[in-house]
Amino acid sequence: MSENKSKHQQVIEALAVADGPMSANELWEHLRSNPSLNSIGIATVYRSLKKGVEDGELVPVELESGSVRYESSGLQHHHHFLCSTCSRAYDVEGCVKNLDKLLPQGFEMTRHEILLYGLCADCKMAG
Amino acid sequence: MSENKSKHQQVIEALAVADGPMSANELWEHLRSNPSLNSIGIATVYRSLKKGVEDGELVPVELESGSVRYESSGLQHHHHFLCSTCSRAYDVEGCVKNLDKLLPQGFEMTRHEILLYGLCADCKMAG
DNA sequence: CCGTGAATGATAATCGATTATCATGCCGTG
DNA sequence: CACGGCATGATAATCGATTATCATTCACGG
Repeated sequence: MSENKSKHQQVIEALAVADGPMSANELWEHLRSNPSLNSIGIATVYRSLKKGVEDGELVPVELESGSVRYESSGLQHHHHFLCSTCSRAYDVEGCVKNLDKLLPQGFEMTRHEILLYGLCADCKMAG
Repeated sequence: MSENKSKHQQVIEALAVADGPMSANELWEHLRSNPSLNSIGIATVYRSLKKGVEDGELVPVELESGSVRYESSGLQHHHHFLCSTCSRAYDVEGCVKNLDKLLPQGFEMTRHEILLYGLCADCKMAG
């Protein structure tokens, strides 16, 4: 029946409403714990992520060593916050000026990323 | 004889004069190609990096997925440039203001990293 | 000169992430 | 209903990075 979403769609949509980029494993655990769907295999998550990138719906984001996260493409310019306790990544809005001033002579910059580290609101409250 | 440096020292010193953080593999290739020392094993590089961090001489830097780079501790505040052609990381001096404004409500920031991407001077010249 | 311990290097082993494989279930069509 | 194709899941295989192992070398003190 068409009202049932494919697992692939569920991966894409989970990222569409996420508050930050997620890794394959994070997505897997998130989707498995969702009661509205039976279960999902890690292989399907990887397949959907790969396809999502090929289709231009998703963008890989590498914030640290060890894993690649993914976010919906077409988000407006933003940066990321990494919680040192729960390891989750959050989108943060906005940007800063004068980044060009950091660029060394002779270098050419095509893009940039700003990473904030610390405690997210949840972990800060959990104390 | 004491005028001969240990391999460990050579690893530490190579990082001390590097223009950016280096991975174990980058260091290995760099040191192997140096005519002033016979050769060095990758195991020694890893050992020296680990010891360097334990001793507080080195700091691990994670800029992207896949590998950890290391830099001398005690460098003044700086950020990094990643060349998309040669994949090398370069230190860039300076910082920017108003990073706090990016921080979401309820979050606590302990540090930050700014990453510039593009072509380094060498790769830009090489066309 | 011999024994001991640290440093080193080659390489096997491990580890986490990702991909490949293969069998199964399901759906629509003829 | 039988068939063909696609989505899925379990899991084996792979891959790169890192660590562990083990034998060798070398400097030094007895």
